[in-house]
Amino acid sequence: MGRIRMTDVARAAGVSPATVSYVLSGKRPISEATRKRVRRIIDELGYRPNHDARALKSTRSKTIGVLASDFTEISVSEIILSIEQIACQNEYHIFFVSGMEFDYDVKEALAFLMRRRLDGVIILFGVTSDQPVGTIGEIDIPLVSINRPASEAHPCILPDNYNGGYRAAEHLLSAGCTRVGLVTGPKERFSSRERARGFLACLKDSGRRFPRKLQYAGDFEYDSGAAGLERLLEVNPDMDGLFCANDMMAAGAVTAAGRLGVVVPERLKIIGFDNRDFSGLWPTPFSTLDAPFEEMGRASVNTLLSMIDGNTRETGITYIKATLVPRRSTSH
Amino acid sequence: MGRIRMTDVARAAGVSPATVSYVLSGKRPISEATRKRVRRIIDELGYRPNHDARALKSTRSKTIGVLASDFTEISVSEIILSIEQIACQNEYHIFFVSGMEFDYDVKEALAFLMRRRLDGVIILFGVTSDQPVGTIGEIDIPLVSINRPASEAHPCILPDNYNGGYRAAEHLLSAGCTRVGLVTGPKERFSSRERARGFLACLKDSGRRFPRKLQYAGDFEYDSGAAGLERLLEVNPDMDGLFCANDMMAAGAVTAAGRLGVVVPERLKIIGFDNRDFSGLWPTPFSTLDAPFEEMGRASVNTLLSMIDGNTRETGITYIKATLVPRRSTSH
DNA sequence: TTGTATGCGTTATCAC
DNA sequence: GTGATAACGCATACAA
Repeated sequence: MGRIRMTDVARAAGVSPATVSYVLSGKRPISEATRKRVRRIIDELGYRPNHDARALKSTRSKTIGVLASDFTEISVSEIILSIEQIACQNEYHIFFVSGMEFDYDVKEALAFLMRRRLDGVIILFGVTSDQPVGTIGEIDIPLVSINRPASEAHPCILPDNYNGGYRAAEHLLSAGCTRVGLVTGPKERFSSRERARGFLACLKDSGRRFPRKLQYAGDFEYDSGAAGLERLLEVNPDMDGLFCANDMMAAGAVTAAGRLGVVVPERLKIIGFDNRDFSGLWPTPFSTLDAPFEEMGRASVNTLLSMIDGNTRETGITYIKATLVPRRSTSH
Repeated sequence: MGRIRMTDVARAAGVSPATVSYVLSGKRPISEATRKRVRRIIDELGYRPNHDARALKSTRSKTIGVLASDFTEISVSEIILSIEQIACQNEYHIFFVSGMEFDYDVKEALAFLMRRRLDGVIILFGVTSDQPVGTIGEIDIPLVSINRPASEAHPCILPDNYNGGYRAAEHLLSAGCTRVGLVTGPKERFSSRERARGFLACLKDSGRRFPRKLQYAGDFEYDSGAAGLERLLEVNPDMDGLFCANDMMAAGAVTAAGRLGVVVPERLKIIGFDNRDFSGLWPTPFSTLDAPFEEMGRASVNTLLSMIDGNTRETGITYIKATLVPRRSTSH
């Protein structure tokens, strides 16, 4: 651990520590000769500036903290990836903590993050766990949350599930469906409710009525998709379009349709939500909405950086739209 | 920012900074009275120790760096999760960097990590990208790599693909198959080669010959699984068992079998590798080997910690075995 | 263009 | 039991 310090470099180069510091930061003019010499010594000695000392001195660590609940969720890890990408382009680094580490006590986790001189924090809530936000405590550094509002005072990035649901309906209608059904996710989930709400709104806007018997209450799991399809078809034999509020259920529905001999898409068109990796590979590849993970990550970093650098006081919710991915399950 | 310092607490409590420090660390006896008072003031003022100053002083940051190539890969994020879990239990934290941040220049990334006073580093290579290791440069802190040996001098955790392939064959044979086929992954991939090697070794050990025409060269993608199945069945109409070197190909194979009217598992048993989330949901759920991500994470942290704390000089490769997950595709 | 001196917030080594 | 005080490695105001 006996590391080489700036003093060592200075001595070896026959200059003062300050000079070495300035060579590194470029914050004041240095003669070409000394710069070259110092640089050479730095390489020779393998000197690495000590980050802790720097941070201690400058109060700007150039790193942002990311607190993620469960990043086993594919969505979460994709968002993190995008966060890192953008952060990196702006010469920021990521200090990462999973909520698990703090038993999902957000306040505690943030307190921990505050000890590091982080320039800002992004809280990334999971979508599958409806973990409560809880109080976030007193936070005096820039903070942005994703997937769930952290507090009134902090900006939040959300996927536009409402719009996605709306577009799903639009897509089915424009594909010629006249009697469309809906398999919802769990009522407790915000995303689930929003998707359904958007879907129904579109039907209403296009002047259709939607009988209750065309709706089935699923739970986002595969089996409920299959069960939903069977039940809906039983009650509405002429149903010709179906929106499942996520891809897991859509997969179940497509498979169940096959079992019943209901040909997709000829007799029934099906669309899901999430664009999971298996959706395009399914025996009948099915249409879906691609959740805007990458853009959500980008948006979060951008607003965070503008809070840090621009010193602005951003706030409010930003919705990011999903992308429609049409596949065989809804083709004419 | 981290406004309140130890000095402030000390002044408010009418004691010296040193006392506050010792209250916090418990490294020397403090009278019950002062301890209580100091603690109260700390809470009242909301004091948080400054991590940078601590690290600067003590040379032990209690955090380990994790350098991951592409953690969009589900395997990678699962390993990270497990790493964090174990690290956390030992009161270590994670400083996380993705290789992308450094254009996958491992040396550069490590140099960056070295600037933080990290107590150790885990390099987590992706499985899908066959990114070269490159030189890792001079590393004077404990280092463990996962998925690929970083250098002779550093310990490495690998999944036991050979054993997995072996067990896949065993499983097919014990399920009664007599003419088993193999769809390999790309030759360039170490994991792919190992899986095939283990598979063939088992056949050999059990005294069977394996004609070349029962092997098809896939590429780990869905389509090659389907193509492989069709081709193999064409040449060997009596093939009754098939090992696909990953689940993606197994999915393709299962679907293709359905298309051809070859009933799985009655006429043909199929097994994959990876235990992807869709494997158990596939119209015909298929057997597979569950890659030992969690255990790999645990192993990496454990050996790293024993290097850090025990100051031991671990080395060599540790193979972690996969778990067999039997499903309908191979049932009797 | 370069050097000197001071302090960032802790911990640890002395003293008392 | 407790209090001064010197580092830790660096950045920068102030000198030269």
